Amino acid sequence: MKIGELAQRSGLTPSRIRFYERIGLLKAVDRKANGYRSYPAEAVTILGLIALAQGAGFSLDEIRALLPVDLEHWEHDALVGALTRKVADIETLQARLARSKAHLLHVIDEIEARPDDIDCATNARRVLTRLLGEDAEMPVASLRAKQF
Amino acid sequence: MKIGELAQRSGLTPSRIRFYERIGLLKAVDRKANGYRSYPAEAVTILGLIALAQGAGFSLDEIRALLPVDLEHWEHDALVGALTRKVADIETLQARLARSKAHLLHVIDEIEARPDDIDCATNARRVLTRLLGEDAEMPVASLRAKQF
DNA sequence: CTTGACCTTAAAGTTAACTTGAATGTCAGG
DNA sequence: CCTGACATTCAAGTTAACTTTAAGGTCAAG
Repeated sequence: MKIGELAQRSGLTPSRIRFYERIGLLKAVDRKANGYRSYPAEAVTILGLIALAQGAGFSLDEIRALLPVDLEHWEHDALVGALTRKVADIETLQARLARSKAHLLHVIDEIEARPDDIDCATNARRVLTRLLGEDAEMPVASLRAKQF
Repeated sequence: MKIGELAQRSGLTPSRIRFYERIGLLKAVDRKANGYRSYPAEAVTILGLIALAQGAGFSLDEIRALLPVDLEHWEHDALVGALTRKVADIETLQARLARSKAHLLHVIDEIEARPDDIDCATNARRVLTRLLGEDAEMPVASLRAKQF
């Protein structure tokens, strides 16, 4: 199978597949006489797995560390450990999202529940004071660094 | 107030504050005779707000579009609209995280619930087949693009 | 024998949100 | 007067995961 067909079948682009090879996520593959890459059917499975893992929040580095040389010989414990840690990561993010959401709803409330007897500017000051008095949240950047 | 003190009081770095000014998120501030930036007390509030909004998932572009020239004159409807949309974004992400988590737990289950009478390699094939038969999820990249 | 679809490489571009580095200026204290 | 802590600018580096571009081979079909 040439790279174009593999791309079709896996749903990735050829450039992405070459990129994965370049960074060592995919091992270098056989070449035909003309230099074209020639993939075994298994490659579709591997690319599918990579996409799946990415969808679950694994970085390419994490995936590289877990993907076995041979699809039938996984490092069982490392894999289960990584999966479990990823679940914990998701739970952390879920908690944070719930807080962010509650916070936003609260702000919307404060803005809209402006007493009729005060003007916008005063209300703005009131909302601002409450907001900045409240706890400042962890910046989102630290989360992006952790993969979501 | 010079930039160092503002940095102290807001918890941001001086380079970050200059960066915000460079990209037009902060309007250019007064300079002293020596060229040093001189901030009003209000600047602490503005930086606090920016950090807060970032923590809630707003990009700098979104924040720039919402931050008013004058802290007391917000574009009420645009603001509430943006906050509401952000809540919706969070809900989308929450749903996706819930699915990812369920998926991961399911995979862990499949791996560990290997019948005693089949070997690892066979189990690996079984798990793989099930996995790749299932729906492929949206890649995480498209989420990062949307701010989380 | 030429067109067009496909393949190859290496290098550079993309995005967001900053940081880091280099070169230089300012100012208060000892 | 010198030192050290601050300030300034501009350019370039960082990270992740790719894509895009440029310049060029390969190959089947008409």
